[in-house]
Amino acid sequence: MFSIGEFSKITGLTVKTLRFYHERAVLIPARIESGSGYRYYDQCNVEQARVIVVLREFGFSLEQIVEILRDCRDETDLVGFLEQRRAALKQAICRDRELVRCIDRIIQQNLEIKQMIQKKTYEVEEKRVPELLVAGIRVTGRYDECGKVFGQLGRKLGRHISGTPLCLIYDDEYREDHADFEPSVPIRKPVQIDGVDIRSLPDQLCLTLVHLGPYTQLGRSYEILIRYAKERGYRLTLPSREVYVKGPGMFFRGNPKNYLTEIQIPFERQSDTI
Amino acid sequence: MFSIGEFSKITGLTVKTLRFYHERAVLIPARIESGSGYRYYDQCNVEQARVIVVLREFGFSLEQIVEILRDCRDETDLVGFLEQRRAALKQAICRDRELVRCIDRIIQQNLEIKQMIQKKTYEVEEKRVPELLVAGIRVTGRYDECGKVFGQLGRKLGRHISGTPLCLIYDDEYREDHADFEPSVPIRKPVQIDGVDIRSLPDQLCLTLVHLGPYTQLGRSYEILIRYAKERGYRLTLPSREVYVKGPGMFFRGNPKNYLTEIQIPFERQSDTI
DNA sequence: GCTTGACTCTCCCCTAGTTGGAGGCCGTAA
DNA sequence: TTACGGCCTCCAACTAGGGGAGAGTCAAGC
Repeated sequence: MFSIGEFSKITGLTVKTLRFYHERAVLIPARIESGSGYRYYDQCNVEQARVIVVLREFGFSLEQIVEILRDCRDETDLVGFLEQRRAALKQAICRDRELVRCIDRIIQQNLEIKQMIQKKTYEVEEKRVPELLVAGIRVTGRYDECGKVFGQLGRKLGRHISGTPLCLIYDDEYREDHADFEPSVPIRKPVQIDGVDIRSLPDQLCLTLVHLGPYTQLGRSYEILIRYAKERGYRLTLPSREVYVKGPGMFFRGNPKNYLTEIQIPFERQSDTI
Repeated sequence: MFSIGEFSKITGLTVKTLRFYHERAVLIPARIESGSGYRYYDQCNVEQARVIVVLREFGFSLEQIVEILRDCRDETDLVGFLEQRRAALKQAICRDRELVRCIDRIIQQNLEIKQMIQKKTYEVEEKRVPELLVAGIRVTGRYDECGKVFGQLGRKLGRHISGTPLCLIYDDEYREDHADFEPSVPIRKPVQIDGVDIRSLPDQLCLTLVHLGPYTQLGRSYEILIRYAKERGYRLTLPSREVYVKGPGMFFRGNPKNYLTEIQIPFERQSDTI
């Protein structure tokens, strides 16, 4: 016979926990002194406690443990319970993995933003933009409908999204009302979803400029790019792209003054056409 | 402005939850009618609620969410919190996977038991027992010390264990007191742990018999095996093995009448030696 | 036999994130 | 006027215990 303190040391369960288990009829002491109310545990209780500890590690609730202790005399009786628990664990693993992937994507994006800020080259560059598989929805309307369309894309593609959202611009002039553009997101593998165009953007030579500030001031950066092309006699082609490196994100609207947008306009050099 | 009911439909949070979030200063309504105490929410609250829902999905506590909403204006500010969350999720995934593996082992064992019971061939068989990598502790003493030694093996090898425990018997006669035996467990890969012998049991031709009942009656089954060998002139060799297919398990002591033990004794046929 | 200190008892409150219910106020429609 | 829906506050419950108060009990030392 062990007092509750001794039994606590043997089983690794706290005294509080043992009293609680008694109250819930999970682990009932072998003897209860009628005068003092002291609890005394025996060898059989030690084994019960061992079982309870293991079952709790497996994540069973106390209610289920009571049931198991009542109904199971044998490991075979336990199989049903274990299978149920296994399914729940599998599901939890799945969900957690999905969350980790999601967190990774956000962290990765912010790493890219930091790198872009560190480079501090808010200047025109000529560079090859590699091939990119994207899913997009082409729209004719106002640019501020962009947000809604990205919302749709997010809901429809979910976990297929693999990078920073961008927008293809098909107009060769600025239009307020009937702009022709295609909000898009990079994806890993081609998928078939109705209402969404899947397309592989070709590897292209582009003029690029990282625009810092609100979208309403994108015009200035376009002006810089166009002037740069004109000076060198480059011919710009369509569609151009706006890559929303940093904008209103999944969590916060953020400060538009800190938005980062990389403009990419495909071009051909005079020398290419000679 | 939305009433609490409308806002509940918009955000997918229950009215109860919204009141609770107000109390905890997680999500404070834009206006509170001073007379009636009615809560009214605005567009800004809708965005806050969206953030809160996502953060809760990630598994942040309300306390942390308050902190995040207070300190973060921007997704970059969130990275620290997210990394912390990521680590916790990774750990949870690891633990859950370990549990699933453990459950699988138990289920697998019980499947084997069921198959063995279904076959119902509690008769002597001659069969090749395949090679097996085991970890064991050799002991001289009484058989009932077996349990303690298995306990040691369990603690020392833990997750390396890959199958049903067994015991190698080095005596050619029954001994009560100074028996020479080696409780062992199958393992996946060789590991170095002091006090434990790692050994690969060779592929061998054995006489086998599944014994149903308590260990105290194992003698009967040995008798059957030995008589069988004598009748055919087979020469039995050492060590023999007892595989504890079903015995006192991780959870329950079980009923000894239902214990299943497969006895395996290596042998040579006369014809082999001619 | 008495004191002392360690141990144990019950009872109540606390955690997080809700859910449920009771009882009451407010506004509108029939 | 009454009924109903929506809203309010306050209270209790769930898990699996933890913390502490105040009182009773046990065993050892003197």
